[in-house]
Amino acid sequence: MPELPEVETVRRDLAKVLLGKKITALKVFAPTTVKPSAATFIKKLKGLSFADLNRRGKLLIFELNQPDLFLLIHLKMTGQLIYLSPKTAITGGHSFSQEERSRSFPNQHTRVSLTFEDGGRLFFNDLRKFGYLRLVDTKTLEQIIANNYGPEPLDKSFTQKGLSLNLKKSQRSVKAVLLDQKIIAGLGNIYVDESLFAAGIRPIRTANSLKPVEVSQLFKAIPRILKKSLRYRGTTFRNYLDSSGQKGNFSEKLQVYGRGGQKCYQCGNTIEKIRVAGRGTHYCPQCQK
DNA sequence: GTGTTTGTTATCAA
DNA sequence: CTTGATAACAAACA
Repeated sequence: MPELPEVETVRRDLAKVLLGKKITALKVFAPTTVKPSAATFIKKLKGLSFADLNRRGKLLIFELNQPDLFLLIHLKMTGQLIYLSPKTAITGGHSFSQEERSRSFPNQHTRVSLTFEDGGRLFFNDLRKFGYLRLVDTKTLEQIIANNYGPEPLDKSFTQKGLSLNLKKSQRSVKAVLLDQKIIAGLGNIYVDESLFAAGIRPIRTANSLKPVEVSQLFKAIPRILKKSLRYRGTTFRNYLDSSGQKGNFSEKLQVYGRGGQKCYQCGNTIEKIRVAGRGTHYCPQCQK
């Protein structure tokens, strides 16, 4: 479940190795994964290179070295972007790490692959086929961002006042509000549960019932947890791997997510698992009110 | 065969 | 009209 820290980790890693390299070949194994059609997709991208790599919420935005063209990649639930560095051309050379050699791509879940001029390869793997690669122009990109994404929780655009207003005007559960990408861009099930635990708030509470002090705790907890997860290169709970095929280490730091039935590290009571906003939801009945 | 997993959108209900 | 809740999608696993 790639959320902000996982997508940002992939973005940072890929930016180091991909920018400025010409795309020499593309393969589309799953036509429904790309937009527009696979033929157009390949034709437009071949010969171009990435000029920049940005992120909005959980959406990766690759800027191409051609005006008015962007490649959007969304990993959704099970998407992976795995980069294999080029083989050394020197005789007898073998630059593949053991990690890389032990895995062979493309595999049955590879939906798209890109080959670069230096021999490096990027694989988009996605077991569930929810993720996508989409080519858009500037205007479309701006519309997508304007219509779907609220403030970035690690930017100055994320303010306590703004969060407070959004919570006050909603009768949904606080969990549903935090999952809403228009309210905060980049949170998903894991970090919503973790943030609510850190703020001492039960996920089922209606958003407009939060007291100012609780809003304040929540506002501080969200960026704190996201930054901590970023330091650990994100959370691997099920499928997530970074661009080198490595797991994220924040999994060990999770306080409530995936810990239903286990003891709360803080108070020793049993973590409960319920369903809120249609999602598996974990909380400590003692620490969260 | 059944239930569960979630990011996002579509659809339905109030 | 607005708001919120829910279904649907995809595929694999326990």
